[in-house]
Amino acid sequence: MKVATEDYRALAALRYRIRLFLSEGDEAARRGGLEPQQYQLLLALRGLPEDAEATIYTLADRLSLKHNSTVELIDRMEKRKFVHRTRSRDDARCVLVSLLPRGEEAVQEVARQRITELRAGGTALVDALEMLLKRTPESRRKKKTRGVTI
Amino acid sequence: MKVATEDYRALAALRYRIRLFLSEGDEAARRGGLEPQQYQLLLALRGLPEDAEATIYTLADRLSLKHNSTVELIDRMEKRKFVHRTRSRDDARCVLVSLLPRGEEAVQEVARQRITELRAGGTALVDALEMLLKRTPESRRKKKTRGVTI
DNA sequence: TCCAATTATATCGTAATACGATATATATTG
DNA sequence: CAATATATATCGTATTACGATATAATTGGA
Repeated sequence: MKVATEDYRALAALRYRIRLFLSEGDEAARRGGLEPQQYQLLLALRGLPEDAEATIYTLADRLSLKHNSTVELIDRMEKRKFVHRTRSRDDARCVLVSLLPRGEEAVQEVARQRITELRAGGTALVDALEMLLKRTPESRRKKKTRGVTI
Repeated sequence: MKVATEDYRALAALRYRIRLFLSEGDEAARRGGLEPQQYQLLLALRGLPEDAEATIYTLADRLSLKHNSTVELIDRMEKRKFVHRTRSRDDARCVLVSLLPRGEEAVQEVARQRITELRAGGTALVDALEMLLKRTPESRRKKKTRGVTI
């Protein structure tokens, strides 16, 4: 079963939009002296839901990374004094990660800019997504005739 | 000017949603034997708008990468026989990148799965985005009182 | 027409990233 | 209590991404 060029274009366009959006944030992070993933870690720490503990397990989930990647990311950030680890009292297997003042400042700096920029890029992203999800009538017709996987 | 915890949470939630969405695609790519960015390159190639030429300059833009990163990505994919370069006749500075059959097959395999998965993740992403963009009435009130940057 | 400026791509160096594999310690389960 | 599961750390390897630098081709203005 072949994928129509149209679908490729829609997929590519969506990823382009997402990538544009994300790279704006990456640049904001870099301006604030952080690598993109480092900012994401700090943001995940700072923006954890109330009921969540900042274990490596949890952070790995929030960052959609394997635990070992998360460990190393935290290693580097601990080295730079942005975060620091403590062993949990409740469960000695668990490490809790917390923001240091330096990390708090850094994430704030970037987040502030990010909030400002968000309105600009966000709408285009929603549009691209909705377009892809809704599909054109043309695409819908194709679906029927070809038993497309969706 | 401080960023409210609520805003951090919204930003973090959005990135989480995006990251979930993207990591699904990453996994599909890996199942197809491609690294995530490699799949993105193939997709960008396959999904270029009609009026676009697959120069490194253009691909770098579509992937939101610096040109040198794009060059190296193409290097690796050319090595693996997924794509191949030809020097443009119109402008001898320009290299044109094209998909080889192997690349065509690979991108199709992943794109097919991706189209299937898209409906599942896409809606949640739109919701998270719209929530952040719209803001809650609570956030709007805060904006007025604090002269928030948005 | 000529040449400086600009553009497109390639290479190098470096740090970060991400995964699979493996290891150790702690908690849970039957 | 032993077996199993869970949480984190370390190692090896490939990929990625950027800044810096280099080379070649094209462009635009004098």
